[in-house]
Amino acid sequence: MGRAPCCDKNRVKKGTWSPQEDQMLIHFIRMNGHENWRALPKKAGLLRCGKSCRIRWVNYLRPDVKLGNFSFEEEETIIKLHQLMGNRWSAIASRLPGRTDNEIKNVWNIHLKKQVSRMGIDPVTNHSTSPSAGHIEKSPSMEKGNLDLIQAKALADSPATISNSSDTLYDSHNLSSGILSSINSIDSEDINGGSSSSLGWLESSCIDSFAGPIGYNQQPPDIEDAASNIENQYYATEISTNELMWKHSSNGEAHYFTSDYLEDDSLSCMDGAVKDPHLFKDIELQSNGDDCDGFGYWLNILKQAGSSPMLL
DNA sequence: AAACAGTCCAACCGCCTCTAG
DNA sequence: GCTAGAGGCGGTTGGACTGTT
Repeated sequence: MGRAPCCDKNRVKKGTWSPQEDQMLIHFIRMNGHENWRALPKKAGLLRCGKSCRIRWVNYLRPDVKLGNFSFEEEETIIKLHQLMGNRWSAIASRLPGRTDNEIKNVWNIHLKKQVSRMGIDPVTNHSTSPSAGHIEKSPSMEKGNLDLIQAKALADSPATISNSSDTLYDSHNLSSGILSSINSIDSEDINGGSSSSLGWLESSCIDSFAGPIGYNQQPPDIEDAASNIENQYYATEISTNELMWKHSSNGEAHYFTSDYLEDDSLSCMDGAVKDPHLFKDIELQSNGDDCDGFGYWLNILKQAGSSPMLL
């Protein structure tokens, strides 16, 4: 026996919502909220499935939803975030205030996918489809913002042989250009010797990193984890543009930070302080030592990119 | 004007995750 | 630990709209 259907499909109305239905839904939610979507249609006098009510409200009727054409900046953001996140529309939508996952998905499928294809990038894999991959040539017609994507693509195109983290949220090809752009040099002593300035540099770089995607193209060397010898430090174990893992060097306590937190521009997380618990959650980390490799990866990758460190 | 093709987008469907019991 | 119900997510589709022949 399968799951009971969410509603009697023979007795619910389908298709486009009428203005009257919209008004009924808006009025009911204003008066009563929407704690239980499944029960809502009956209470509101709507011959609709609860799911349908929810979609209608979330995508079009709620007051903070932003309707109308997307700005250039919004489209640029979607392209960049899609490069990082793939088809995680709700995650992308959370970075675009007022925009819904459905709307972003439509814009991507109708406009942006083609735009990205024209740039020689496979919109599905985010890999370059042009034979000149790895060479960045700015064409006269290149739109603002597209260069970043192509640069990122060129770097990310080489096969990554890095070991996979079991639960890394984003493709590990991707790394923030914000990190890269903030780091022009880091000497090998810092990497191998594990000075605290390296940690500070990496930490602060990550905090400033919500700028866009970039990749790496070389297997990381076997670098002894610099952070492991430092007491009471947090060190990065996985980095993507807007999601970081930090692990405490002595007690192994792991934390996960989202871009929301990073955009806060605060360095207070360096000592493990959490300003806003809503923007942070613990995750499980494998304590098999792989994390240390992760730290080495990023140091090496960032050094390869030839950016300048931002030392604390 | 009619037929057809292509585009756009709101809404649906089925699956997944989370949570309470 | 298991199960069922609920919300949430992403893929897909139906139909309205627009452009072309």
